[in-house]
Amino acid sequence: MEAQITIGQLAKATDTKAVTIRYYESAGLVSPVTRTEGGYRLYTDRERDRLIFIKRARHLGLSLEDVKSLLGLADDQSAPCGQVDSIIHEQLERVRARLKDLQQLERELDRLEQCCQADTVADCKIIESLSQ
Amino acid sequence: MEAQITIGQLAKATDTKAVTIRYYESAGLVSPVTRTEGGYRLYTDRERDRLIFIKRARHLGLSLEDVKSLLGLADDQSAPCGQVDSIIHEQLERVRARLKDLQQLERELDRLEQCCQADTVADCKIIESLSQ
DNA sequence: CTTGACCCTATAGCGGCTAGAACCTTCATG
DNA sequence: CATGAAGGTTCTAGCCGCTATAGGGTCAAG
Repeated sequence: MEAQITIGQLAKATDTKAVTIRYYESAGLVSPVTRTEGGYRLYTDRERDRLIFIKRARHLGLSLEDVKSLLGLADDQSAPCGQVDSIIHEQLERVRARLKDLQQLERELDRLEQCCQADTVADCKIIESLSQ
Repeated sequence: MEAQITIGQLAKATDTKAVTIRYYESAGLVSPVTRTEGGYRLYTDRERDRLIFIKRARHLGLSLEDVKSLLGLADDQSAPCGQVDSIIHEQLERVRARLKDLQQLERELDRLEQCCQADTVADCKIIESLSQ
């Protein structure tokens, strides 16, 4: 006989907000196994594990859509894992692209920050640089 | 006598979409100097410059709210430029924080990608790592 | 005068939540 | 058994910075 917990308990156990869990449900990621007569959602360890999985995957910056795919794949032990690889690989590429952008941005902001020694906007190199 | 242009011409001149320009107007960033009898927005060089300013500032990753502040400051030549500095500085800090996060993320994704040599999900280290 | 390119407003959607209103359920206590 | 607090329910709207769509009106050239 498996223990059943409410959404609040699941929230606490996984360090997720109850509203977020409901949101994930609406996105098709986790559903309660059943409900009380009064309509309270009830979950088991399986859902807790699923939520932890989601948290880890989200921590990697994956979209809910990707997380959903991963969950689907994880459920099917005999599935080929090429799709898993490609989800991770594409995310890595996105992260690298974003890193490049941000590094460029850092240089620009740093340069801008250095160049302003003025007191008023009239002489401000930053404003000047933006206005050109 | 200054030349007046329509939103489409302004859009082309600044490589911005007309819808976006209207959106900026709703956010209080740029307004047409006047309108035709039929209601068409009309702009001048001043608005074109303003839009270019916005584009540059947005390129630095600044929020529309920050851009709005910068525009306000740029309009007042006698204003002290400390506020300008701090907007840029805070953005730089945000970018650096994000960079740190993303670098960490890159390492994690890279490690994950390396570690999967399996054929099926059953042996997939990625799924395993997420499920733990 | 007609055509076709352009413009107008208003509304809804994206992602991933978060906040609030208005109400209902559960459970420990008196 | 009644009560009240804590926690649950659904629904709707908001955040950001656009983008897309519908259903119209305007403008300038031929």
